[in-house]
Amino acid sequence: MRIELQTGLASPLPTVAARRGGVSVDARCRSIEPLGARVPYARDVEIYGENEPAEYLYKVISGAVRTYKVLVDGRRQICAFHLSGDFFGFEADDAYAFSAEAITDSSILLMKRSTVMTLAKSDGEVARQLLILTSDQLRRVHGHALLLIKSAKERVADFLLEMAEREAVRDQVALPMSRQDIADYLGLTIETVSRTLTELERRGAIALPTSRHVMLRNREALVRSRG
Amino acid sequence: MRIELQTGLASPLPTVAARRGGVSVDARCRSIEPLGARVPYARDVEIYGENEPAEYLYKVISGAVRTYKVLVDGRRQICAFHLSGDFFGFEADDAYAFSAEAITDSSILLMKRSTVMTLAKSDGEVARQLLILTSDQLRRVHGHALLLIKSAKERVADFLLEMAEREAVRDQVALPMSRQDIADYLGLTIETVSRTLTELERRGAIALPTSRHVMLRNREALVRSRG
DNA sequence: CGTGATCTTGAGGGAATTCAATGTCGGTGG
DNA sequence: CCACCGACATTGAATTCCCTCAAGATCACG
Repeated sequence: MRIELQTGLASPLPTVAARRGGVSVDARCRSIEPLGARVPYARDVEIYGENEPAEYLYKVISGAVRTYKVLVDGRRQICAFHLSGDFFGFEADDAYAFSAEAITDSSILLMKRSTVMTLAKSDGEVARQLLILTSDQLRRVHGHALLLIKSAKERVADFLLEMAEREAVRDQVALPMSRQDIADYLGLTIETVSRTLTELERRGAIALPTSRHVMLRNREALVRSRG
Repeated sequence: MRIELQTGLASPLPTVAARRGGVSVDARCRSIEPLGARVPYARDVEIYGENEPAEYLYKVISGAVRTYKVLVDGRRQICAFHLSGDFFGFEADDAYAFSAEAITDSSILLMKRSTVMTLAKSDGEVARQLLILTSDQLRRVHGHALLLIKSAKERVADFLLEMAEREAVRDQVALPMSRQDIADYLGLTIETVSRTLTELERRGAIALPTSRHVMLRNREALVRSRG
């Protein structure tokens, strides 16, 4: 895949960026975004593959992305879900440490890594923004690792609350990913995820109008289930 | 705890630093180390606590450190073991995201975070080194998360190989940490860790002259067990 | 309306945990 | 020096939670 970069294409879209300490990641990364070009990716299309040379840094403009690793025996571990406003591709050294795919049709901002890195060497501001973004990733992965030592109920509750925090509209959470994706993110099987969701619904913590739509009926109960 | 910082105390010790692409983390971080002061910590003494304001960045000069989180119900998740040459305390935003304790009597280099951060704003080189260190942490945590979806056998084998890679002397691995520490790192119980080690010994993959000393008898078998 | 993909539900089995007892090591004092 | 003590580690038996395998239900799409 070959991309011609155009400058000056910073995102005009309002994004639901994760916020920390009142400062959105968006606002803090103005100086690298204009280096990017938007590229559309269809559902399930690979954005990059594990071990490929890390040519770009990425930001989700719209849609959703999963990053994952596949073990030798075929098991897949989803490392993270990236939603509108999220950056990804930062795990790379020279090559990408895992693979990335669009979960739904998505618009992705691609920034040449070499350009950003060169810029970082002369411009401390850019280096600092990269540090902030990487630190954010680090915190998120820590959260994920913490999740993986919990019970199935706790993992699912935790996942729902995480998704709710990131993109809920009035207690309505739209899940862009399949049960298999969720299972691979939580280190569970799809059956266990399904059963646990049903159980949470039975207990009145959530409602499932459709399998991809969760209504939070009792956050209190979810928080208690989170462990 | 109050520390008077002295400058010019860079580590003269030869450290077993993790290497990536032939460049040791040590070599890449010369510009922040001289900002630190060495402080001794006795076994099991807390270095910092979760939610405390993040005053320092740290580097292990000698000894070993565990960083961990304790869940509401008392479960403890060890996020990482830090050995000679390792930096830690980078997960902090304004406050530390978890706690840190010395596993054995240790000598730790403390660098004022504010000093380093201020320096990073004017000195791109410092910002870049912080980025490199943070990226290293990120990769390590990813590895840890990947470990947590595996079976008990795979986790233990993986852990042994990781430790071997970091500090083995001719197939001899000295474990500074207890079985409970290992269990909390792997998301298992001490009984399961113990049983799994016994099983690996029975299969001839390792020998356990004492509980804290592991001899790698058959790396091949371990690598196969890693999954 | 059929067809395949996705999701849910059920029954049985297995891996890891829990609870409990025994064993081992290192340190301390007699 | 060695016997004792407490901490740490190992081993065993029973239980629990999650996985596997299998079938049925629901949804999206042609």
